[in-house]
Amino acid sequence: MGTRDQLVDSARALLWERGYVGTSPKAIQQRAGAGQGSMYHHFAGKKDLALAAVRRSAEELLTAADAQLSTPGTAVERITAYLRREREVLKGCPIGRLSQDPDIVADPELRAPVDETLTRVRARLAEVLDEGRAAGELPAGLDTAALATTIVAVLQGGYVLARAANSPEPFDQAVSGVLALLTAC
Amino acid sequence: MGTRDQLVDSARALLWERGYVGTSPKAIQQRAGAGQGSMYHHFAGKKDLALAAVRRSAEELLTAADAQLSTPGTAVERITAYLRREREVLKGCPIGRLSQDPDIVADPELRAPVDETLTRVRARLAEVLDEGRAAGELPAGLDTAALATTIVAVLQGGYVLARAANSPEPFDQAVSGVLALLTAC
DNA sequence: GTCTATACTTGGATAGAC
DNA sequence: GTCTATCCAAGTATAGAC
Repeated sequence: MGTRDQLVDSARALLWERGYVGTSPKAIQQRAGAGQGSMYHHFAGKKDLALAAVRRSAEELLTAADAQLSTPGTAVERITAYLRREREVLKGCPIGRLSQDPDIVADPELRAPVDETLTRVRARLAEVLDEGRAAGELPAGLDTAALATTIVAVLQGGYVLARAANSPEPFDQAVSGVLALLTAC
Repeated sequence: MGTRDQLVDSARALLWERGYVGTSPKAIQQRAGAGQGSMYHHFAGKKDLALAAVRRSAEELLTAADAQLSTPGTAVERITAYLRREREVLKGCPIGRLSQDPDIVADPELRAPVDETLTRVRARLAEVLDEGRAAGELPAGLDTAALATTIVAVLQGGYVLARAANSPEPFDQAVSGVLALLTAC
């Protein structure tokens, strides 16, 4: 792996752990084992490197979501698999957490990949719900777009509650609660 | 209002806008119109002032939640009022957003008021759901604790999605989705 | 109680040698 | 491509005058 990739990986890890305002170029370099000159050779600055890192994390997130959602099974089964899959709950969502960062939301270029990623997950979930509705598995009158957004919100909010509690328990409870409603409807 | 209170208010506003790592003592002082010496006279340092600010915001949040939840009406009506009440969606939750701050979650003293506040909101919501279940308004088998956590997660996640999208729309959609499930069950 | 001066560290970046 | 030197602003706090 080249130095450039090591810098991106280091930035990804630090953005996940500490967010954008909490991450310094120096910290990224040290974690990557690279010097000042190396980083500023490959990237124009902190923002440029962060963009590369966020885009990479966004790709991985979408791939991971698709792994559960494009599996064989009913809509509810696939969504259950997605919600229940192994997660590093206490670390939070590497993409969603960036939406709490003032410098990310204030900059359209930095916010764009975050927005796009979450929008795509919502759209993919809505597709799955549409399939379930078409199959008669879910009620005909169901607002699938709204429910898809609710499901993503439960995940993102579950991370928030788990980090606040320093325990994965609220995350699991939030997921259980929405699944109970979903299977009852 | 005394200088001390102005410092607390200034810190509250900045913690809401920029989080803990993104807020400097200097910025707090300037916004409060106070000097260095004034702040360090009233507070031991950044953390001490942040604690006072977070505790104050936590109080207000719990009071505001109770305003909707302790109103007359059925359980579902009260929860609907709580979810639909006017909010500064794009600013996010002044308490929940702190759970994304690395220096907050790493410090038990700073994390405690955040944790306690969200735990209390969940507990209050569970009480309301319990009342609805006892009144026959909600199914007997309902896991009210789980559903209460789901509802708070929808709010917190709704903020995340809205800030990412720079639009309140996903927040409103997430709320609609969970209310549709709730009223259908 | 509040102000100014001072101190030391870190953040973020540029310049130029190799 | 990478390293070291250098730069200037900001972060966080202490000291002492008023």
